[in-house]
Amino acid sequence: MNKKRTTLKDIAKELSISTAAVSKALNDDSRISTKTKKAVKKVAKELNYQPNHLASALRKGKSNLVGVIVPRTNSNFFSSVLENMEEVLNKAGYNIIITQSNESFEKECKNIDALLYTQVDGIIASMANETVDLSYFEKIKSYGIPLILFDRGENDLNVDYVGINDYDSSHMIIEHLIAQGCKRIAHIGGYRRTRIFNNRIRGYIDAIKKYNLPHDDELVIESSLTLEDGRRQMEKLLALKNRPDAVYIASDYAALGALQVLKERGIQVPEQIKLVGFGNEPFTSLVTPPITSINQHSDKIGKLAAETFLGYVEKDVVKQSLNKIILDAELIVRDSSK
Amino acid sequence: MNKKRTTLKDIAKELSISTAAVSKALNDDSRISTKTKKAVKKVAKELNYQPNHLASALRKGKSNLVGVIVPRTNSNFFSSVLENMEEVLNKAGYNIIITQSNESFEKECKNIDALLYTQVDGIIASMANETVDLSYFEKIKSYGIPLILFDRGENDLNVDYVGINDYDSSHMIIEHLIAQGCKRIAHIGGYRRTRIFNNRIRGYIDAIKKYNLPHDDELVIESSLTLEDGRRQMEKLLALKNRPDAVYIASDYAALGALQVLKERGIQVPEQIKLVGFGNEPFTSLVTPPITSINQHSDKIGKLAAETFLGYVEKDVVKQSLNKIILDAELIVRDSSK
DNA sequence: ATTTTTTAGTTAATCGATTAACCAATTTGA
DNA sequence: TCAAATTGGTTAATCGATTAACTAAAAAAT
Repeated sequence: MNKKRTTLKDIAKELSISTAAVSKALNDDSRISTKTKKAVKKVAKELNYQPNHLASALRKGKSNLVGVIVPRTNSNFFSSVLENMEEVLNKAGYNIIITQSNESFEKECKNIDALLYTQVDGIIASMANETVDLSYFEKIKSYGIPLILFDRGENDLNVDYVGINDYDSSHMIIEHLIAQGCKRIAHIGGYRRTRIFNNRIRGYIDAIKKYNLPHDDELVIESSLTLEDGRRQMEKLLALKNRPDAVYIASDYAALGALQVLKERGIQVPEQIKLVGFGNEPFTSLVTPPITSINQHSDKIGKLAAETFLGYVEKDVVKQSLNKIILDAELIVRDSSK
Repeated sequence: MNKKRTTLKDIAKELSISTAAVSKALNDDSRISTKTKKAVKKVAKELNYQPNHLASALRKGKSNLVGVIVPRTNSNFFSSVLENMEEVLNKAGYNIIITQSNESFEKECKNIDALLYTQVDGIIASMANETVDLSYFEKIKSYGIPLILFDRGENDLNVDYVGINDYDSSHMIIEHLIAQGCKRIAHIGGYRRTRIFNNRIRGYIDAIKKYNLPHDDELVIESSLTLEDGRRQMEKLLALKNRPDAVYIASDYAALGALQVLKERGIQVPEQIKLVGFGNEPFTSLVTPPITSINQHSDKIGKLAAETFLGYVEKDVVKQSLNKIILDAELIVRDSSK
């Protein structure tokens, strides 16, 4: 087992030329003859030369690594975003480092430190639910590397963002439910401090008002949107004197929890209560009844976030204008609301 | 915005000492006085010094990075493995780079190259379904860095491995189904060439023989184990003249597909056909009826794989004996088989 | 009082690839 | 024909942190 890696020096020695010539030959520099290039590449292959990323990154001040922070990888949404992001970045010669915050602010900070320490050329992130203090994201900016947020962004932070139109999505949902004959629509939303959930709540309220439906405080609930909390909040709604005839829930996981409760209580979905989720996770089409949901275009979000990053590093443009990319979402109607 | 990072040199200049002294002070070298150490650390904090990982890794020949390759992050199993792995490695001063192979051999090779190029200190991987050619994994070993496989391992490769006892798990399942009165049990298994699926198939066959149940070739089906293929293979089983009264499926996703088909056809589960999955994905408890499954102890697998890696790098032991860690799995009985 | 040991540093080399600056040989142009 | 331009390299510095080897001064030992 040959533990010594082949270096430029080894190739140079073999051919009796300088390491500089070897480096240039491998990088197709115009000042090296075709003959020498061929010879160098041949020897490089023979000796199984693999460039030392650390050395070149140190010298060039560029690691060709992009850090990505997501709350969790186990949802289809984030997994798909990552896959598409990686595809675009790999093509451009970048590798990605994926880290999970597990929705914890503390973990998110640690991740940011680890990524900066690894000298990534940029960070693409979706914020943890917990995160309120933005100083760590400011830290990224103070390093002078691009920061792109997606899905879970934050208005106060003056950075690039890729996401869907949450406000309009709420309108689409409410309009759909009204078309199905609903008169009293509840909303189990996320934390108001999180931009996307706040937008969904605002969209819900404005749509409700627009169509003159009852705008009742007890119908709007703030939730952590986990499956378990979905169950809890659904039970709260069922305990009301005046029950809703439809519930719009800002996450498919929480919607699944709500559906479980309804089924356990023998309440017919959609006949007695209609249900709409958010995110179009694969299981929404698999449960009984299948849950109506919003497709967030995870593929596009991943690609666009990656391209936004590339916009900063590929061009010689010193200052790029801030990008706020808002995609239109798509309502996927299934049995739970028909 | 100060784009220039603080370096050892800056601290050294500030205190009029050598960079070597600064380096040693920050690393608590015994040859530096307490007073100097304090002064150095104070200035380091004031200037917001962040060590350049690239430089230190290059010099030390060690990156403190561990590469992890998983087929996909979007299953709860892999996501949980990653979380636990990361916890153990972070504590030991390592960061992890997660990559997804998407079950593609080609992508897996690319990932390996990317990780080696990034100079990771070791690789922990679960192989793609497609992978037959092991030369890329041999390549890792030829680099002289530790390679630890988990879940999806491979017998021919002489490396460390952490996984569950698939053979015994099959026995547990068959014994459970027999206890429920089943007389004709089918198995939708994974590809035979994959060690874990082969073991599950062997376990199934041996258990069937042991208890003198019909050992019929048409009852053992090889599958890609996706949800879609689960549907297809279930339909095949239903087309048989002599239908099984129970189906053991080597993946929860495929089991979910099978369950869908059964429900669509109006076949009662578990009354007419009992169902057992594998992996204990969260949705198994959420569908109707909840699916009996095998808990693979993803938390332990993640931790043990990480610890196995640390066993190589932390000790001064030059040669460590090969670890093959096989955990006992746990059968979680739910309505689908009762 | 002299040698030995310890303390607290310094100097310079090193990891491997890149690149600015330089140079010799050859070719081209007027 | 001789200066100018081009070709095809070489040399040496550099990125930032670490460390082997050395040293000066102070403390301890004999």
